[in-house]
Amino acid sequence: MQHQSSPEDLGDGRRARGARTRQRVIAEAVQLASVEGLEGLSIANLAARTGTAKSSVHATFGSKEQLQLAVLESTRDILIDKVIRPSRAAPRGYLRLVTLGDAWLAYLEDGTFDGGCILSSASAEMDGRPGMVRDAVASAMRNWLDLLALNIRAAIASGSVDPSTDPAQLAFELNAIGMAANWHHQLFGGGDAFRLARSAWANLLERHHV
Amino acid sequence: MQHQSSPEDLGDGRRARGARTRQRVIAEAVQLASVEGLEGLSIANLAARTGTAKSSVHATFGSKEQLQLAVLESTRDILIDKVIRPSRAAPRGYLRLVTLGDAWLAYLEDGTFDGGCILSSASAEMDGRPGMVRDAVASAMRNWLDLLALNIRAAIASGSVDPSTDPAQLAFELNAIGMAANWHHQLFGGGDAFRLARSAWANLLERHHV
DNA sequence: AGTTAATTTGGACGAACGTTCGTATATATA
DNA sequence: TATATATACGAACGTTCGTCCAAATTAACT
Repeated sequence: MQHQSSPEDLGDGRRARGARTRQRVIAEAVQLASVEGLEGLSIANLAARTGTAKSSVHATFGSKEQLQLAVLESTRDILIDKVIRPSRAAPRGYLRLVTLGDAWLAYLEDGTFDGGCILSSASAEMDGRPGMVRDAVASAMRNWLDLLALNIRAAIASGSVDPSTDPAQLAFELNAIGMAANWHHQLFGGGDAFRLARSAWANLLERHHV
Repeated sequence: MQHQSSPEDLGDGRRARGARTRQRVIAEAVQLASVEGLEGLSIANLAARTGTAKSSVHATFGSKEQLQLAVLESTRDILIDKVIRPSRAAPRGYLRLVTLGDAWLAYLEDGTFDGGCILSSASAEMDGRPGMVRDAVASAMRNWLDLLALNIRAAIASGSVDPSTDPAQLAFELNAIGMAANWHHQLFGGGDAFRLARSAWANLLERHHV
């Protein structure tokens, strides 16, 4: 038993090949799910777009549910990379809340997803269907709200936000703005959505600023 | 040709029967779509629940798309009956905005729909699929935003809202609160969603009050 | 009663879906 | 070179879907 390397070991050409196609399929699946929804995402359609056999896609993930979970995980990674990570340039607290708004709305606007934020649409799509996918969506959204609330508390602690502010309340309102921006943009198009959302985000933070 | 009565004429027992079953099917379809989504709504499932033949459901509406449109129309009627109509008790302007918030959040909370507001979920579900259903959703949402903006303008005209307020901006923010409440409630459950939303609605209006 | 019209029904169609299976093709190990 | 393993493939399964059609049922009118 010399083979102690992990499954992601690129030294093994077979596993490397598998990981490569898996990434290729997921990348397409993310875009497809963004437009068609997590449930509308079909293994057959996905196979046709990636030029592989339907059974290959299925074998790669095991089941449609696990494919959906993989898409969600990838979405989460993208969100961390495009929103959370750049926000760390600003110090925790008020300034990071400002930066999070900038990064989030920029990410919603920049066409990362053809059909808008997957987490946002998945929330509405899966909220009535019990299962692991729904749990994953709820967990991701809970983390996001917690992150907002954490920075609000930090801002209160550092004296830049009114201490009478309820962190959960403000987090709810900030999140509502972003989700509405995504929804407004997808449904009506144009640039109004993000102009309105940026203004709302700034006004809301300013209202609690001291 | 004595039969000049309209198709909705209840005098004709045949048409009456048709209208009755149509209503019965739509009532079930609305609940089903609320949980499964407008696309997840299936004629087969709907027929099984109403105890009729699959072909009967199809014949009644003509196509799945027209069934979806019928569900949307029914949703719109319910929304008018439960939100718009009671709000007319208050005079147009600031007070009606307050009342609209009360009625809207009460309607989202009271279990009218098993799976939450259909318009809200349909917005997220259909925003990437061109067609009549998407257009109907966009139209209904546009009307709703316009209604909010109209009352904001009236409130400005009557001097109860700061004239520097942008009606479209405030309408966007008010709508975001309600949609977030519905989303939050469906995903996390509990009563937090509506407590947060009512507080947000009141705070937001008060901020523009003069 | 008999004719006409509206509604309901059962049966069948093709298409798409997720899934399973046996097999072929690469790659790594010995 | 031979053996083991990871990956990819094609074909088929059973199910569900929307749709269509001819026949049956129900009601209205002459």
